[in-house]
Amino acid sequence: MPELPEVETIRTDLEPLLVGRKVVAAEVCVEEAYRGRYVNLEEAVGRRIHALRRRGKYLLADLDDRELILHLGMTGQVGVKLLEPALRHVRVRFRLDDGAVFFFADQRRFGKIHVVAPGEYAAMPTLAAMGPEPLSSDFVLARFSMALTRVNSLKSVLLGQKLVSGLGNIYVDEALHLARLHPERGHLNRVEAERLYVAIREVLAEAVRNRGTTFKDYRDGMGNYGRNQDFLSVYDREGEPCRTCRTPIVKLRVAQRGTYLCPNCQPLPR
DNA sequence: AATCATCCCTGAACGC
DNA sequence: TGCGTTCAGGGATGAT
Repeated sequence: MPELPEVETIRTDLEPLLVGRKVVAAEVCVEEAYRGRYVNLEEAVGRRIHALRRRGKYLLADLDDRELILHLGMTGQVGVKLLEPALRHVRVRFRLDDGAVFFFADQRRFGKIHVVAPGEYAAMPTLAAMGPEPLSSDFVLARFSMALTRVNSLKSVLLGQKLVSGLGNIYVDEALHLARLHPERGHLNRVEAERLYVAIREVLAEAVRNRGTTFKDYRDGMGNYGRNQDFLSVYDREGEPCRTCRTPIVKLRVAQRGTYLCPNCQPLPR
């Protein structure tokens, strides 16, 4: 499940392979019924890639007077290759002026690619309303802390992308554990909010250093595994001992998501 | 306006 | 062995 660290790893991998290239053809290799996920791709053709950016979990490419928006969904995988990628579910190919192909494979088809006028995000409300980048100076403690005094359920608001961008199910659970906060907590005081603020940055920065978490499907821009799965504290560790206190990790369902926590380190008061 | 459940998808794991 | 069921979850959507 590609979250901020995975998408950032892919971005840094692909940037040198894509920036400066011109798109010479766009091919959508999927049945007509799914074409709604791949919109206006022909508008990329004839345009040059000037930058590869990331916003939350979205990958954005500046193409002359257009913008390419790519979301990996759950199982999306991208890469740039001279030879045909040996993958089962290649949905889209962009052929480049150096003979390489920029491909998008996606087993479960939750991912999407749109080509739009720059900044035209009406078809993607989550991107349009995206909260601050947690590893940038736009992520301001005072604002974060103030918002969390009014919140009912931490997990759902952290997954929502509006208060802070880029967190998904894995890193929400990891950050909450590091901050010693139960996912169903709300109405944080300032000390608790600051713990969470610091924890979010720490967990994401470490995962970027480890090139992302390969739980199952994630691959970086070169097709390789990440390393961060070896360092997770709670995610997918049900029944295993907490690395802090040895209490067995518990799995719950919160905000319709599998949720892992340490009941000792992350108590739910009352 | 904000919150919540439902749906989209495929394949692995599981139960009988 | 094989078949049917359950589960994984980011984001759009419709309902409350």
